[in-house]
Amino acid sequence: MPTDTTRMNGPAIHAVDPWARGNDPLPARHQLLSDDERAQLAKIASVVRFRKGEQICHEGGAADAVFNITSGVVIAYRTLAKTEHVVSFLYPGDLFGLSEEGRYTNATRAATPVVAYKMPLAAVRHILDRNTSLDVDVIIKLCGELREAQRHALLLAQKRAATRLAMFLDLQERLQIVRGEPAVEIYLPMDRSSIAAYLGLTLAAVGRAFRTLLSRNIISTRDRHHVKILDRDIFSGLADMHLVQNTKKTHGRL
Amino acid sequence: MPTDTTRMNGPAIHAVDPWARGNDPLPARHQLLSDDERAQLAKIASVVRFRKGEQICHEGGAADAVFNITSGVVIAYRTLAKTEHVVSFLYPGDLFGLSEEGRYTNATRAATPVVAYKMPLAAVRHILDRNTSLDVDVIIKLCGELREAQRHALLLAQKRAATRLAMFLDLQERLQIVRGEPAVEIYLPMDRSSIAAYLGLTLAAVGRAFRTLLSRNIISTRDRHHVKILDRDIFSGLADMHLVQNTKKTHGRL
DNA sequence: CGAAGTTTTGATCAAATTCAAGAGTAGTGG
DNA sequence: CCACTACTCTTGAATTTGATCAAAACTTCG
Repeated sequence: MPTDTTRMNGPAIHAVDPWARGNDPLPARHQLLSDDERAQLAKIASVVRFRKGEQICHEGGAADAVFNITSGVVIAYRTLAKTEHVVSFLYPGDLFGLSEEGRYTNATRAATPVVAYKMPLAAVRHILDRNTSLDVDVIIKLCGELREAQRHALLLAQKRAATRLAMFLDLQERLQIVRGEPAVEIYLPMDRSSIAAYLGLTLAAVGRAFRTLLSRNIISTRDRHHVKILDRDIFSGLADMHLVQNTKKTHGRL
Repeated sequence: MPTDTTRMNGPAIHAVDPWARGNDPLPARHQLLSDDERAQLAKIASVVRFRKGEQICHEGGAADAVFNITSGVVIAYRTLAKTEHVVSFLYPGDLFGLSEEGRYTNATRAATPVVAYKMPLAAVRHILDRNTSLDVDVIIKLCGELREAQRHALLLAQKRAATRLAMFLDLQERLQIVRGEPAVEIYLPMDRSSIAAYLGLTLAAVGRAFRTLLSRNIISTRDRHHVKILDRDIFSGLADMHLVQNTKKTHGRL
């Protein structure tokens, strides 16, 4: 179910304003580009499609284009010692092929069927230089990606597998809400092995972590791609689990 | 030994160009700001000093200023369930207090005595809006930080403690070289507990990892803050250690 | 319906956590 | 300058958790 946030009239970048003050219950995300900017980009962009599982960028390949996702989900990953590490999951409104050094640092692959805009790097740089207010948009987007990368690191710093998984689900739900999609249940487009690669765990460990959360009635699953969170407090609950299990259970209905 | 890269005549941002093509053996880092930009920023900046260990920003506190390090090292961290997680180590030429959402997402603390420029956020935004080419500099800087955060995540995805430590040392050395400092030995300004918090390990595990590398003659230590890498290939060696120990040792002199 | 791929589950093993005690380093003041 | 204290760091022993290897259940798809 790719979202149709954009009416297909050009590239679209979605992000939350990093400066917006105010105690938002939920940070608001908007379309960053003005019609004019979209038009400019549209002129240099071409629409490309990828089948599920199809490779898009090769790690270390010459970075000659930037992509902007219209629909579908993309996996950015790196391969270290024959092991794939998922760097991030990219959704419609996201940019990739960016933040390189002449060559792609991350490889990318379609997690679902993907439609995207492809823009030659040279042309994009040219527009940036001509100094549209576009660079501010890019800054905002980068801030968002940076925050997400740091949150990913925070997740990976957790020692318990169940904690990592809970944080991951929490993160996915949050992103889903921010994207404006219904969030009664969490949609996980990627398969277990990608989740494992994102969590820095083995397939087996992810499986067990799911079973742990399930058996404690913290989550329920409709199928492998749809999870519902039953206990809203698990996240904080799991974060200090090491205390929880030694002392009294705070709110864990076991 | 704070480096005196800058002659103290205003804020300075150091970063590597993410677009610079070419198969650099080592990516070059330069001072991004023009004299004009530095002058503009200097007008709104004030010099601040912090003692070792002193708290600079509070997590969640109102983000009203941006800092630019002149000398010393700053630790950016978050506290989750009473546990500190180090997000990054910041060096002269780095920016912090950035990439927030009205409030600081990371707390910051001086790892060594620190001298920095403090710039009111409002003024910085104003300059950005007045559209100096400064925003491109910010983009470059953000790309760098993003790359580093992703590398951190990659490190944290490693399962073996010794591997994480080796990657950390490699990273520190790389940064040191890029900063233009002599790199015969690696200088680690932070103490073990901060390293542990950065690596997502316990203090004990970090200690053991050090001892492992030492006993295998992969590194040597002059004191707790100075490490020398003896075997240049360990990094790649450790990255696929799980293979190495099952098969033949490739180049490990044990 | 069967076959390939993916995911769960099980048993064993290795590695990191935990808890706790013992070295090593500062840092302070006599 | 040395001794004393506070702190950080290392080391040790028992426990827990995840990795590993392998087999069984489930999906998907031709």
